[in-house]
Amino acid sequence: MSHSQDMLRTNTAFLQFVEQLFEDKQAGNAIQLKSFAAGAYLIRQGSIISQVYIIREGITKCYIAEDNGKDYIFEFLGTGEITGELEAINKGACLSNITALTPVTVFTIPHDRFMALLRSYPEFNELLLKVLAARIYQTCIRTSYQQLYPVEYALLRLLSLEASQQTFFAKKDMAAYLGISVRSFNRTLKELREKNILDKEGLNIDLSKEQLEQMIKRFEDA
Amino acid sequence: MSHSQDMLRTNTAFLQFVEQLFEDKQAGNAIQLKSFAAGAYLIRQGSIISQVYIIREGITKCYIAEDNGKDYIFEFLGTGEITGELEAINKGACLSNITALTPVTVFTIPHDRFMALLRSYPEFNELLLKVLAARIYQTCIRTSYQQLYPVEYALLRLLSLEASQQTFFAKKDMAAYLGISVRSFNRTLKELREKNILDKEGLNIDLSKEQLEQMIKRFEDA
DNA sequence: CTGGGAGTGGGACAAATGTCCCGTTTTATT
DNA sequence: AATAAAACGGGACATTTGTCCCACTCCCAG
Repeated sequence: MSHSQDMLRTNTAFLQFVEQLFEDKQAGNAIQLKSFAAGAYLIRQGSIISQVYIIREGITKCYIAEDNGKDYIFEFLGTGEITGELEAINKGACLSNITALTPVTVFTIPHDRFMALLRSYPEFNELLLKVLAARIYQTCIRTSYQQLYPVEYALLRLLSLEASQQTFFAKKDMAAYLGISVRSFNRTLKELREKNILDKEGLNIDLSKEQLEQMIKRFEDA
Repeated sequence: MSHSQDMLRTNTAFLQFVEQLFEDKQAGNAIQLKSFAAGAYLIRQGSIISQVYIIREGITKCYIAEDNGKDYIFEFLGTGEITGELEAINKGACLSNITALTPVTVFTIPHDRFMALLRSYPEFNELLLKVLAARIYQTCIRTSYQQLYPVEYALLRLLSLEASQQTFFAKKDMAAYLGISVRSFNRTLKELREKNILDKEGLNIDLSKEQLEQMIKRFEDA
């Protein structure tokens, strides 16, 4: 099991399993499909929900909105990712907002049914354990990195992730993912351009110079 | 299930369950006790381990050491908390260092046995799910808070947590928990003293003025 | 008792980041 | 095509945080 860093998380194994359940007349009878337009809320922070959602199609962002008007994006969830599971397990109000960045289709499973499925399908239970473990793992790594390195590093890393996944987000969202202002994001980006990045060797970024150059260019052309 | 913010995490339900397993001749035969002196490593970041640890007694800190020499502390784990479980679930190298802040005693369970226990005891499995969910929950809240508010707020919150738990950590550790330098920690503390804190109403800190004053005093006396 | 090492407290300055603001560009809607 | 709304880019300045450094205390091993 690799722990590759992903900005956009996906999980094909999980999706497959849920697809199968959905097809199954018995097990799938409480599972439903639901669609959201780009920009719509799947979940509102602080609300009470009674289903979990598994993304079948599309991309969502998962973020906390603080009282001071700022947002912090934890992750971008794509195909096969589950959300609302914390609330199913711990019975609390929703931790974060989930909104659709693209048109999104999800499977919904009621909480009690979800918990029952975990009990009856050890394989499903194990998939969930892995999802949770992976999230903790990633969150820890990211948080540490963002707290202890200058923004410049986090930004480079972010660009490389974005490039390697060929997905592109709005600056506002990238800034919120880094926990900084858009202004800082722009400024740092500009500095990277000027410094010509290439000499930045010491970074443990798993992306070729070419790809990185391409990423920076994305912000350069007039 | 409450989501109270804890700096020092504990879990009596989990501990009880493991204690019972330990007593049980059958189930407990692979569970062992192990002790560590204050300052010792239970787990080294990047190493490979083959057991999970459940803390029976004592306090540990769980942190990532970055290449640039800085540490980021995720959590302080106390009685009943498990660690090494991510590695059991995902089979990877250790995410973080775990060191003993006080003398520590743990139960150790080999990975394969641990995974088997999860399968044979649904109750145990559920306890673990709750632990993981709670960690994600807490981590998200904390990260967001620390990224989006000035250090002053995070520090106040931290002091209140510390006071409410009656546990006291070294400044170095508190700074590492906040992801800032000791210098910044001191400076902010000083500013709080000067500002007399009390007028700081807008904070959602669940601690009385008296307690907070007491906390600040702790750093004041000469 | 004593010298070294760790922890503490803070001054001075440098670097990073945020806030406010405004002009431009892009995108969506009518 | 015309216009409004949102996103972009960056200047100027304020604030926050880090780095470097030094002096002081405390504690313990020799």
